[in-house]
Amino acid sequence: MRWTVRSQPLKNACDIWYGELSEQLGYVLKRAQLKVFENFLRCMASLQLTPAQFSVLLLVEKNPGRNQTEIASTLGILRPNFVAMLDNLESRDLCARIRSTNDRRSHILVLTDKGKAVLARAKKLVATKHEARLNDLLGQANREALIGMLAKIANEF
Amino acid sequence: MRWTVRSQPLKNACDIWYGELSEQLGYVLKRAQLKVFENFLRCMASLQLTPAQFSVLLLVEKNPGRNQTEIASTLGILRPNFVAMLDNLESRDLCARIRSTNDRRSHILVLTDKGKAVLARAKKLVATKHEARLNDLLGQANREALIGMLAKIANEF
DNA sequence: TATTGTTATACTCTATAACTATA
DNA sequence: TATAGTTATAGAGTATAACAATA
Repeated sequence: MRWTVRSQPLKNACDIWYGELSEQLGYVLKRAQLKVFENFLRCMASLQLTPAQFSVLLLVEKNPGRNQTEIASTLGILRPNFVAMLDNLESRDLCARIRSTNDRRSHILVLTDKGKAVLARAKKLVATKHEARLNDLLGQANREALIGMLAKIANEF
Repeated sequence: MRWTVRSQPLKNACDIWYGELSEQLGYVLKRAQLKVFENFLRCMASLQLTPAQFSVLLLVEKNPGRNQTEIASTLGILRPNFVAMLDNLESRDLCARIRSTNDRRSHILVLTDKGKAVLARAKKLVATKHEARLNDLLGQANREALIGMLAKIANEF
């Protein structure tokens, strides 16, 4: 897990011109994403949760009893890559794999009590430190508009 | 270079609930970024340019005569990682390294004639296929608002 | 035969240390 | 000594093939 993230400026120290670059959707999108992940990691430093791990915990809490394939594919994580992620979360006693009785090939996923407690604390940190920062920067209405447009791009582009 | 990009749905086939995830800035930002890069690669398939390579060509065109360190750091690329990128662009005769006469340690970067021609074609493809797609999806005003908010996040978050 | 979780593996990105040639 | 470009290398993230257990 990387706890330092490099983020470079859109405005630089020396006098280099960005030109069309500052209008390129992909460029500003990527830069913004790096900044947001960087801020997320700082906010979550006390809980040692990455954005990906947080998304897994959120989804397992909302959909207890689903198996690895279902959770992984919903998050766009390939099953082979999900194994080490779960090993990590399980070793920290945040979630558990339970052999399904219906289909003994499947591992049902659930949050442990500690996992639920950590997720609750994580949600509070995200709301008060991370998302609040975005509200300060853009205002409530713009924040909602931004999320809406990004979701539309993610779904329909 | 990877020319296939996996992009997963925000809306999935089976009945798994996203819950707070669909409101998480980082999540929708990352998903949108993957979709946009995927679309960019498809639009640029004929020119075989990645988003990163396109940004290098744009910046070198706008700032001819700058050295590797200046271009790389402006784009948030670490100098060691910039070497292979330039090797690639130079081997395709899109840009050239020129030993500076002032400081013989520096490599001045310029676009070749072919590089200028390819970049001109790339800009047209981006404008007509890629950015136009975003206009269709969001409308001109929303598109500009989105870019503005993303730039603000990239600069100030 | 098909699917779940897993292992092994490979490729891209990103990051740091250290070398060389110049300054 | 300090800096520019480079090499080597290591760690994430992401991708595919194939295996064991189970259906």
